[in-house]
Amino acid sequence: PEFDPHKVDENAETFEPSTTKVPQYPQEPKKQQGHWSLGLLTSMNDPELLIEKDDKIVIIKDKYPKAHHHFLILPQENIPSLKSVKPTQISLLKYMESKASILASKYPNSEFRYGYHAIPSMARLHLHVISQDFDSTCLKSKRHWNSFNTKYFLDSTDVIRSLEKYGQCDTSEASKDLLNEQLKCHKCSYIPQNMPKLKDHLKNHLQM
DNA sequence: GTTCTAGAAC
DNA sequence: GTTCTAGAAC
Repeated sequence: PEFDPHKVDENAETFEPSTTKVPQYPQEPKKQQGHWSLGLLTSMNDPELLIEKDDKIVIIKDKYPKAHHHFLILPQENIPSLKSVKPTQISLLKYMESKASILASKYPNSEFRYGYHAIPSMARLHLHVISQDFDSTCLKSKRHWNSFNTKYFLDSTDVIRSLEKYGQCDTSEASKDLLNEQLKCHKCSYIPQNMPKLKDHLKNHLQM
């Protein structure tokens, strides 16, 4: 067995009472990290998460995947969010969408959606590419579910259409209230009482 | 975004 | 008593 510096040697004689706490050894140095909302900028440079990159975009695995396949496509250019997208950047969004389509095609047995959260938590525009099984231990809360299964989730194609037609992205219907909507299965009429019941139910829709 | 947990819900 | 969720995190 490996040597564990935190484990008390029960065979060793000690003058300390048995209730003495295990001494705290110096913690390993934590990687320097800013505010949590800047986490994607760190993830973009994490080789563990990297799928693909070129001069325009980076594709990474979501650190907490909410389905079997869950990727993020981010522009190299610092576009903070959908609100700040300029008409001149529509071609970049189209490129991101084309990359999403190619990526999804690598998993022919999975259905995918690609889109943006109306009110993202993390800095830097990011396109979610996510398979529709939603079979993941990282999917835990109503907020998680509703962020991908209400109008909070804006399909890339709709975002681009809006940008081309109105010169900006229509997020008027989006609000944080969407995250508190009643749970509903995305594939049938089942209304689960809570998240554990929804997660159990989702297994019925998995292709066996 | 996640983690943690108090107290609501069962 | 156990399960589940909502809200703080300095």
